[in-house]
Amino acid sequence: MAQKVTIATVARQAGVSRQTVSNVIHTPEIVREETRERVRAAITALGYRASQAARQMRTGRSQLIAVRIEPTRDGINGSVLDRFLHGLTEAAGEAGYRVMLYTATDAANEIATYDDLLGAYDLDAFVLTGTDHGDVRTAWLAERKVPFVTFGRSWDAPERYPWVDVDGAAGTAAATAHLVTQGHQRIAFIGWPAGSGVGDNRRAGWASAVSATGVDPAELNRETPDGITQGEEVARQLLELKLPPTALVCASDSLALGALQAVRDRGAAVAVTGFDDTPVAQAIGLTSVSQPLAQAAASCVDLLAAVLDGGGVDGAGDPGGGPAQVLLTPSLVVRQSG
Amino acid sequence: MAQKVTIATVARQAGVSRQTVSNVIHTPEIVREETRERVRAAITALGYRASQAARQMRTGRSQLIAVRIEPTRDGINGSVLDRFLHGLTEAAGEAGYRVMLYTATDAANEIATYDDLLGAYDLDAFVLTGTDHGDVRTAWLAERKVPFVTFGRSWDAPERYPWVDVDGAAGTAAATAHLVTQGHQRIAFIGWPAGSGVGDNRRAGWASAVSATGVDPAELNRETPDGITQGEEVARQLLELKLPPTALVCASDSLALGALQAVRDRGAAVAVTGFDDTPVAQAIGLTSVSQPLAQAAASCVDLLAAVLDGGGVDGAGDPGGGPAQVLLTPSLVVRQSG
DNA sequence: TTGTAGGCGTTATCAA
DNA sequence: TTGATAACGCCTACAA
Repeated sequence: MAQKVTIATVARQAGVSRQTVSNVIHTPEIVREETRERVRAAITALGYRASQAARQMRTGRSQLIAVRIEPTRDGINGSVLDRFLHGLTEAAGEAGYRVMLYTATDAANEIATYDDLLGAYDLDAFVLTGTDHGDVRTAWLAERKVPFVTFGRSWDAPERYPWVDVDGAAGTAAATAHLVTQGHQRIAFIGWPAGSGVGDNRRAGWASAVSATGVDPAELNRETPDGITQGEEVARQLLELKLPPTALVCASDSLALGALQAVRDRGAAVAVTGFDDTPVAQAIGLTSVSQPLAQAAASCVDLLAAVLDGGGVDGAGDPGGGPAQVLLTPSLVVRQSG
Repeated sequence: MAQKVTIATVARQAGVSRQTVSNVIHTPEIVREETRERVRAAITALGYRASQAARQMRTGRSQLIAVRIEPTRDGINGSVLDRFLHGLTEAAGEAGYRVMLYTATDAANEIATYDDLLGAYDLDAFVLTGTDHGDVRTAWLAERKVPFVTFGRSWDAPERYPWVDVDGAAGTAAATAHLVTQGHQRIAFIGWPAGSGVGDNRRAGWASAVSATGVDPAELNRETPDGITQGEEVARQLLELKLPPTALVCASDSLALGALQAVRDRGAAVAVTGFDDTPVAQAIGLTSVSQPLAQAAASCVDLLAAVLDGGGVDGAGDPGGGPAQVLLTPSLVVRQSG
């Protein structure tokens, strides 16, 4: 391994002091052009890179963002986190940050990890995914003024902290509207049990779109836990009605995959739409609502950067006057199934 | 935010010098018990955690491991990386390391990122996934003596560097043997085109298990790129043979999912097995070969830790006398499909 | 067994 | 416009 190149090496090579090198890096405009160029040449020639550890000691900033990686739950939808993570890493990199991973078994454990991460690595911020009602994690972080963003809006206190989310209602509404355009009039919804913010939101989009056609949605509304077999079962029941629906809007690709199975088994010409546009949907030709995950990740980084680089290190500060919440609109990807 | 707790704070609180605190942390046995306890009490009372940045400046070790997160390819199999990442984060945490993510568009770009990561963050090691023949990344890292492990064996130079892999041949052989036990005699294989180490390996397991029954496998061997539709297409062709197979061993769950579709469409009683035991397989009842991903991740960390904590910082050193390569055996998860 | 001194690479402050 | 000095928090000699 070649000897470590420090700012002193560069200074010697360029025939200036260390401070001048530092100035060239941080405030180039105060350095005479000729000197500046000489220093820059030395930097590239030596392949110099500032030591993040040393810099952190001085500035107290680690340029590190932490995000939790969950044990894979439903694998179909699990790919969503995967894609989000990729987008986050990319966006963070462009903003000069790196992403660090952590795991946690429960909320208490996760908070202990925050403490650890903050104490040892001096993390700049956290990105939380999937917050629920009365989340203790956000409370803990907010209390200590640790900057954070959540991917998934805050359902209890909409304006309390910065979040990025995808407008699920707009997604299911778009799917429903598309089906209406196709001539469908009896459009059912297969979603999760009432009570989850995300699930209720997706259901609401369908309900409003159906209501807009003058039909009462209540009759064709169904609830079930997520899963392929669950979707198949519920779809089967719907198809056995005396007046069965001609289209099924589902809250997830898992449910839709099951529903599609039921439809095919029955040989019925019933349209099906899913949610998340997972690779499975792409592969089997399932019409699905696509979340702009890369964009969501980029927005998370933007929000964080605004707080970190702008309005001080207290998560409470207004991020540079811009909105602290971002709601993105998903798009409908139409395929054979609908 | 409470004032930062440093080693000096603890020393003052416990009424000792900073050095004594450091000794309690690193070499407790040389400190008198009474003093040790007093210092420990102070540490917990104050919630002290050593600053990783400061420690790194002294020791030159960052306790950071980097791993690349890829843009989601096939989402079904994409969940494999997801689970591996989770296992890696967990195992690394237990060994006192943290996982940092990075992205890269191509090999050149990835190497530039190594340079960056190494220069700025002083990473301790890299975990590479999916190396191919004549990988330039491993060459670059090895040349600079940067410790690394690959998940996926080195197909050209088996003994050149530490790797962890899963015995794919054993997996397909187990699946095939299971089918033989069930009375199947015409067992086909649907795998990827010859040339990829992983694909050839999985094919070999099936071939040897079939050969063991005295049957020539060549006739029922099929090649296709990965994908659900590809699997369906190939399976359809196989089922149209005058003497069709009664069982299909597939190189991936994607292929198997497609094959299952073909089997069902035809109403044939043909068994199907997949590979990776993805959540999709679990959901639709597909028999599949399960890779011990958490264990693989743990092995990667073990190998790395042996090099890092043991035999010096040059990746070439023998990791504490233990084997530098780990080959894990997958298990067969039997479900309705086979 | 405990304490003191110095330096890791940066950057902020101040002086030249 | 540039340079000297100090300090961030830790660890490793070495001295007491």
